[in-house]
Amino acid sequence: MLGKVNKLRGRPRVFDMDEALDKALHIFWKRGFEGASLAELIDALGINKPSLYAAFGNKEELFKKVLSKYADDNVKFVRDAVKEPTAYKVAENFLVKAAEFLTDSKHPPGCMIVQGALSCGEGAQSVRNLLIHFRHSYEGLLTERFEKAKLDGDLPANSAPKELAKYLALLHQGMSVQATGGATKQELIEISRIALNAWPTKQ
Amino acid sequence: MLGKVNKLRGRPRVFDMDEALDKALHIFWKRGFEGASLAELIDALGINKPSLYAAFGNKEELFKKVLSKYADDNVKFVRDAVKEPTAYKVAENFLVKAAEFLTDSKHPPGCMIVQGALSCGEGAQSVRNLLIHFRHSYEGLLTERFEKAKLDGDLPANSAPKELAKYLALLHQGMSVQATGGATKQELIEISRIALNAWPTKQ
DNA sequence: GTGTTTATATACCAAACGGTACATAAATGT
DNA sequence: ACATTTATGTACCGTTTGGTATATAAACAC
Repeated sequence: MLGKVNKLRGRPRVFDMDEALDKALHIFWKRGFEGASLAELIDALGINKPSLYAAFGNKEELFKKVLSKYADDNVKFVRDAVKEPTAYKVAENFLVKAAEFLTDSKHPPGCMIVQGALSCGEGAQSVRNLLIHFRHSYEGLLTERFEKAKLDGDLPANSAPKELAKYLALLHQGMSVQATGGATKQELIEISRIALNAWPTKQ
Repeated sequence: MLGKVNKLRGRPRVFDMDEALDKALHIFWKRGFEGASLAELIDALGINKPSLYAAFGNKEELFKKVLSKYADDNVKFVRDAVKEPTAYKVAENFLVKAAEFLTDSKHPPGCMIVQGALSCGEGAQSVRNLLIHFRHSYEGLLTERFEKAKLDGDLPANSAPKELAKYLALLHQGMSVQATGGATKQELIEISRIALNAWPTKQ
């Protein structure tokens, strides 16, 4: 039980699972779940179909694995944002980091959780529902943070934590749509600054 | 040339073109361009494939015709909004009407121009680009209106019409994503009220 | 070396996809 | 009545879809 992972029996896998997931992420991010064909996936991964199926299950399971990775790697910015000391700084951090992330040229524009299956055929409904769940989930993190801020007196007593969280989530999702339509980082940051003017202040 | 449309030669069409477009709209709205299959379309329209092709061309042409109708029927709310006498009222009207429209149970949630092909395979890129163009187009209407408002002194001299327009468009698109995720009319109106707090005021 | 285990590559599968040929039905013009 | 025009219904098309059967190759255990 000590030591590194035991050398596996059998023929060794010729590709790196993590790199393969990254390549699959890129395709799903750009194409959406339905728009990404297996042909394009195996082409990008440089492996053949049976290897993909043996390693990751079917298309939906591959997407779910990719989604986990995406959430871990890239959406941790929400977990970072809620660590800011004030509600305003949480909002500011969240919006500015979102603007940067959604327009980062190192990956496709927009958020995969928004555009992965916003609308789709019957066969992709479970993926669509999963993405909706993820959206609600990061919205929930913001809600909790603002409820705490309200208790702390950091937000006014008449403020609505859930609505403020939804406001930020909605801005993030709007920025995602804008980013896929060609909006630049500068534009989105500019809009974040406007949006922050709506933030409630302690009297 | 006077009188009604001349009776057409040949066997009369058994379905109403306009009703058929409405039914197709419903499918494309719910499923997106890629997610809507011809099988589902002809089933909803209650006609057979050759009739559909004879009447509307191929899938993409049908989508474009549906999109025209959608834009005419439903997105005229932007043209209405910019008629409001002040920039603030334009924004308020735009956001509240959007909240109502995007959650109206008489049709699928969200905006077809946002979710019709937000991300997609190679074969649907032209549709995707068309939708991006439509989004820029209604954003442009808002920009023009706010440029006028700035000249009129209705918006502060240091305000940025283009960014304010983009802010509203982004909120609309965010509301669309929220609506597809189950957000209610009340929630979106509540968020519109928050968002309006960001609106610049004349000193 | 032999058996076991796991991954690879080729070739294939049924179903669904968007799209069409073709024969027929229903209207009008003469 | 007959030709012309247009829409309909059935049956089909090639391609792409997601997904596998099968045989082989490469590692380890003994």
